[in-house]
Amino acid sequence: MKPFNSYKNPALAVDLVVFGYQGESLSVLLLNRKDEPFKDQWTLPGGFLQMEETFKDTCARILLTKLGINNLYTEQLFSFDDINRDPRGRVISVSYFTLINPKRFALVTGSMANDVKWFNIAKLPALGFDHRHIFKIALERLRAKIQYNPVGFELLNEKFTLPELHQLYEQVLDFPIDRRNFRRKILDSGFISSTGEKKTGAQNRHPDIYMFNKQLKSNQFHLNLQSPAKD
Amino acid sequence: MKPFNSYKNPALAVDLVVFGYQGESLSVLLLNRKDEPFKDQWTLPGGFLQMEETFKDTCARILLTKLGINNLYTEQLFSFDDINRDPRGRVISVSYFTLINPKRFALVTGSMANDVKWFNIAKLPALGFDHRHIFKIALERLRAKIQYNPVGFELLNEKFTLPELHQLYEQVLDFPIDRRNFRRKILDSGFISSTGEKKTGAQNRHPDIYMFNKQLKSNQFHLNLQSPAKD
DNA sequence: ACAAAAGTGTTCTAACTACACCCATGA
DNA sequence: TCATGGGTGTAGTTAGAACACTTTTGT
Repeated sequence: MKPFNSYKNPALAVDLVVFGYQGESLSVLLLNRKDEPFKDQWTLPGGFLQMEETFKDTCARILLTKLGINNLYTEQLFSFDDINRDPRGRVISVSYFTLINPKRFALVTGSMANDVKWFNIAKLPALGFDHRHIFKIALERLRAKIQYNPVGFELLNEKFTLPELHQLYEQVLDFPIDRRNFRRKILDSGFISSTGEKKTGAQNRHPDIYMFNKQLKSNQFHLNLQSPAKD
Repeated sequence: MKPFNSYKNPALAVDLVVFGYQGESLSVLLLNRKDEPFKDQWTLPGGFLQMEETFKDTCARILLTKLGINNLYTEQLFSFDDINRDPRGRVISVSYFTLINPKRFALVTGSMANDVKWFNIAKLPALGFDHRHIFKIALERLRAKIQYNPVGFELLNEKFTLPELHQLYEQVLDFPIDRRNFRRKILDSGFISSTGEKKTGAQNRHPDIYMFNKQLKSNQFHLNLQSPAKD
C-alpha cells in the first residue's frame, strides 16, 4: 500500500439545498453562475471544502458570503460521487439541506453570482451539474422528516397560527390534509403551545397564535400523514 | 476565488460497517491493523477512494481484497468530517453499511491486517479512529431500516423459516416481539412466500420454509414494531 | 407419552378517518 | 347582515396489542 498522501484526492464540494417558505409556497434558493462551468445557468449554492473546515463550517461560509445568511439549521443529506458530475475534474459533493424563513434575510448576490433567487419548487429551471438530482433527494428527505420532526417550524415565524402551519404541511407534502385531524395530531404531539394571543386584522375570526415548544425533548412525534389512496 | 485545483483537498476514505448474522446474534466485521496509526487495534475495514472509483467501487474493492467477499448490498450511511479524526492528517470518511450472510463467505485476512474477525455487537472491543461512532450510527440506521425494508433477508439464507426471521428481528432490534403478531405482519406485507417445504431434523414440529419475494415492488411495508413501554 | 418448538384465532383497545356545524370578525 | 375563514366534537372503522391452546416431531 502506498503511504498516506501519495494518493491524488478528488476535490470536495459542499452543496446546499436551501428551502424557504413564502407567499404560501415552498421555494428553493438558486444561484445564477457568473463563471464556467455552467456559466449563466442556475445551480444550488455551493463551494469547496477548505482543509481547516468542517462541512458545517463550509455551509455557514457559503450561506454568509454568497447569500448573506447566517445561523441556520443544516443537516447532511448525502454524498454524490458520479465520476463525471463536474466537467472540471473529479469532484465529490457532500450535500446539506437547510430551512429558512425568507422574511428574516435580505439576499445578497455575492461576487460569484449573476443573481440569487427563490424558485417555487414546482417551477424550477434547468439546473447545472447533477443538482436536479440532489434537489430531488432533498425534497424527499424534507417530506419524510417533516412527519416526525418539528422542522416545519424553521420555515415559519417564531409565532404562527395553526392554519399557517397546516398550509405549510400541505404545501410541503403536496396532498390535502384534513384540517381538524391535523390540528388534533399537532396539539397532541405537544410540540406547540398557545401563546394566548390571536392574530388580528383579517376579516374573519382571529386565529390563535402558537409557538414551538423548544424545551420539549424531541421524542415521539409521528404525524403519519398520508396521501389519500387513489382508485 | 482561486482556480479549480489550486485547493489542497482532504483525503477521502470509505469505511464499511459490515453486519452479519450467525450463531443467533448480530455481528460486525472488524479488522486488526498491522500498521500505524492504531496499529494492533481493531477498526472497521476501509480504504482510500481512488480517482477513478465511485464509492461503491471502493466498497467492492475493500470487501474483495481485505475480506475476500464480493457482490453485496451496500448503502451509504453518512460522511464524517471531524478535523482530527485521523492522526495522519485531514481525512473525510464516507461510510457505507452492508449486510452479509457469514456462512456464504470464508474470510480472508488480507496483507494489510493482522486478523479479521466477527464480533458480537454487544461485545465490541475498543475501536480506532471515530469508528465506534460510525458503528453506532450504522446500527441505528439498520434498526430503522429493517422496519420498512426487506433488508433482513440479506442476512439469512435464501430459504429460511419464520422462527429464524423472528429471532433475527429480535436480535437486531433488541426487544421482544410477539411471535404471532410478527408472523401476521410479515405475511400480510407480502414480502415472503412459502416454498411448501418444511425444515426437517429438529425433535419438534417442522417449520415451514419461506423465501423472499424478489419480484414484489418495494412499496408499502411497515412493521411498526416497537419496544414495549417501560414504567 | 413426553418434551420442545411451531402453527393458529380472538377479543380488546387505541388510533385514525371522515365529516358538519357554530363562532368571531370586518366590511 | 353577510361573507370569510377559524374553532370544535363524534361516530364508525381499522390496526395493533395481548394472549393460550393445539399440532407435529424425535426420543
